[in-house]
Order: sequence, then structure tokens, then C-alpha cells
Amino acid sequence: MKYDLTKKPTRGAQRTLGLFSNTMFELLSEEPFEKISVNKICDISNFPRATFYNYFDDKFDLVDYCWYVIAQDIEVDKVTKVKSNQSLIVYFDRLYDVFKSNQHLLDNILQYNDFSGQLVNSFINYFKDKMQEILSKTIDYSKTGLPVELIADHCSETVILVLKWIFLKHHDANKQLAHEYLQKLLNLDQFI
Amino acid sequence: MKYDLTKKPTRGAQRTLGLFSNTMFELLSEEPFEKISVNKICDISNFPRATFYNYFDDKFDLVDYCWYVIAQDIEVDKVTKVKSNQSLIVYFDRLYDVFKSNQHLLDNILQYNDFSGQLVNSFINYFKDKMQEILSKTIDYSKTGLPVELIADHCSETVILVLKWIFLKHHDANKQLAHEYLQKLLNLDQFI
DNA sequence: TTTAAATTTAGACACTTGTATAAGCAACAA
DNA sequence: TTGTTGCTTATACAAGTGTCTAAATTTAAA
Repeated sequence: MKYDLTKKPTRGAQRTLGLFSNTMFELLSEEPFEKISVNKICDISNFPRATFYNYFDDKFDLVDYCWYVIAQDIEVDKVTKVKSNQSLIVYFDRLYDVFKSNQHLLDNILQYNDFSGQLVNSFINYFKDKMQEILSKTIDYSKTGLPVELIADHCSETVILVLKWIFLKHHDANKQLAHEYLQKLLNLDQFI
Repeated sequence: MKYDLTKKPTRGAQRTLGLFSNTMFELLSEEPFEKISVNKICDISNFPRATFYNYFDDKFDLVDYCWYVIAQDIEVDKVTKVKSNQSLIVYFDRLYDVFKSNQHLLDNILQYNDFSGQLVNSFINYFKDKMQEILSKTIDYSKTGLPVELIADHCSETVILVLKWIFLKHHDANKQLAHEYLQKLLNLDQFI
């Protein structure tokens, strides 16, 4: 990403980022990702291509920014006071809520994009990385007798697997059932 | 893929497929995937672009064919007579051997491509799908009390996670240690 | 060996991509 | 008010992409 998201954006930059991401969100609900060109994005957003490239490397970069926008709702920094061993469930629940409130967008996207195509892939990977980042900070894996990085990776993959199952493959499940899946797949007792 | 791999290819097609994939293998060891263009592939292979597009949709398609070539060594159809509950280990071992014998290629690729970039991603996904296909046929998951597709997905993800850990992230481990990781991550007793 | 079917190829097409340059414009401080 | 600084924009460029045509060639069958 060319634009630095760590510093807080000026009013103008905020506006520009918002317009580009809105256009992308719209287009994602209308056609497959391969058919979305930078030209089209700029035409619709009424920006010259040069401006697009001031902010993003390419359309993949913009779509990643879109996931970033969605992921803001996870509120990673809002710490719930729980024992470290409960945080996997806490953050799973937040991701569950985020996926649920974007169900409509996801449905549209899947209408035009393969489940294992580049777009869905980038979505999944974004949130897997996010979850891994969170989990490697908040959980104590010392009891498992496994390399920390390996087990953190495994936990986030499993969390995403369950969310994929529920929200992308449409096997409705409330949080309680989702927790049961997690419990069984991860054999949670061993390290929670 | 434009060319149908299920029918057996003519001598000429065999040759063409081989030349294109060899060129891709070479280039993958020399530069990042983004810099590899269809033009370059054709120049080196001495084919016109039209011929490339007779066989493949794009360079992603060709690289997938490359993984297909590598995956032939898994010898899926060579069935080892074991109880169903052992087949996860049997096929894990075969994948372990395939990854090991392509260690050099993997090292080269990682020199030029991000771990989470499109290329490595396509490699990982190819073998995850392959493993899932195998596991959903050969394992009896009825004891787990979980949806079959979910647990098959989870098993293949875990298998690939361990192989990634060993062969892409370079934490050397022999088969015995690898089995231990699998055992602990999957809590194997529950469904093996 | 001849003929019919299938593939390969040259060349052109409209389009996209990412970069680079220089002109234009806005915000802000002195 | 006047610069200075930094972002936006118009425009152009060299390259790549995927598709299409019709001619050339290969392949396989009779």
C-alpha cells in the first residue's frame, strides 16, 4: 500500500480512500474481480488513474484496504478483561459478528467469484493474518509442548475454517454451535 | 486450463506441455512470479503466444500445471493396504516425500517470492486441495460428531500446515517428529 | 498415398497496466 | 501577501494481456 495508514489521514485523503473503497465494494457486488479494472474504478469514482496510484499499488491493494475497513469493527484494542485462555473465544466471537454483519456483501461476492479464486482468497487470508496477529499476542501456548508459531497458526486457521463453514458455505450455526465446533476441532482443553 | 488433462495427450502435446512447464520451473528459480510474463515464457520456449493460449488460460494456469506435474509423485492411485484410520499418515508421508524431493525448487522460489504472495499461495492451495480430495475419500470421520466436509478440510489444512512449517519455514523435522506434531494438533485419537 | 480433421502459427486488435514528468492547485507560515 | 511545500492531475509511454482471424502445417485414418 502506497498510502501510510498508521499516520492519521487528512480530511481529503480520508474522502479519497472512502470513495475508492466504496466503488470497489459496489463493483464487488456486481461482477467478478477479474473484470474490475483500475480504469473502471477511476471512471466511477471520478478520479484520474494517477490519483489511484498515489494511494494503492494495484487493485489487490485496494481490495485489501476494503478488508481493512471491515476489520476495524473487530475493535482489537478494546480489551475484554478475561483470562488469557478465554481470549480465543472472545476474539472468535468478534470475528463472528463482523462476518455476520457483512453476510450480504459476502453473498454477493460469492455470486461472481469462485470460492477458491483470488478474491475470496484475499479476504480469507486477510482475516486469517489478523486473527493470527491477535492470537499470538494474547494466548499462552506454553502447555502444548509445540512450537508457538505453529500452534498460533493452527488456531487461527481453525477459527477461519469454522467461519468459512458458517458464513461462506452457508451452514447456519449460532455462536454456541460454533464454539462446539471449535472445541472439538482444536481439542481446546489441551491448551486453554 | 484449456487443455484437457484427463484424456491422454498426443506425443506433440506432451512435448509442448513439457517445454512450457520446464520454462516456468526455470523462471521460478530466477525471478519473482510477477516479473514472469507470457511473452517471456514463449520467447524462451520458442512458441508463439497463440500456442500458449491453446493450452493455458494464463500464467497462473501454467503454474498450476507445474504443481500438477510435481503432484504426480504422490501416486494417489497406488493404494497401500492399511486400515482407513491409518491413511492420513500414509498420505502425509507421501506428501512429505514430495515436498522433500522438491526442497531445492521451494528454496529458490522463496528467494524471489513472498511467503504470502500469489505464487506460494497457489502452491499451498494446490496441495491442500489435493490432500482434501484424498482424505475425503479415504477416512471415516463418523466418530467425530462433526460435519464430514468440515473435518476433512481441517485435517488437510493441518497436514499442509505442518509441511509448510517444515519445508517452507525451514524447521527441519523427520517424519517421526512430524507425526508427533500432527498427533498433537489434530488430537488424532478422537477420530483415527 | 491421399484426404479430411485438427493444431499451430502469424499478425492484428482493443484493451489494461504501472511509471514518469511537468503543470496546476491548495494549505499554511512568515 | 507571498512564497514554500506537498498533493493532485493531464498526458504520454513502453510494455503486457487475451481474443480473433485466416493461412500453414501436422496428424491420423482410409
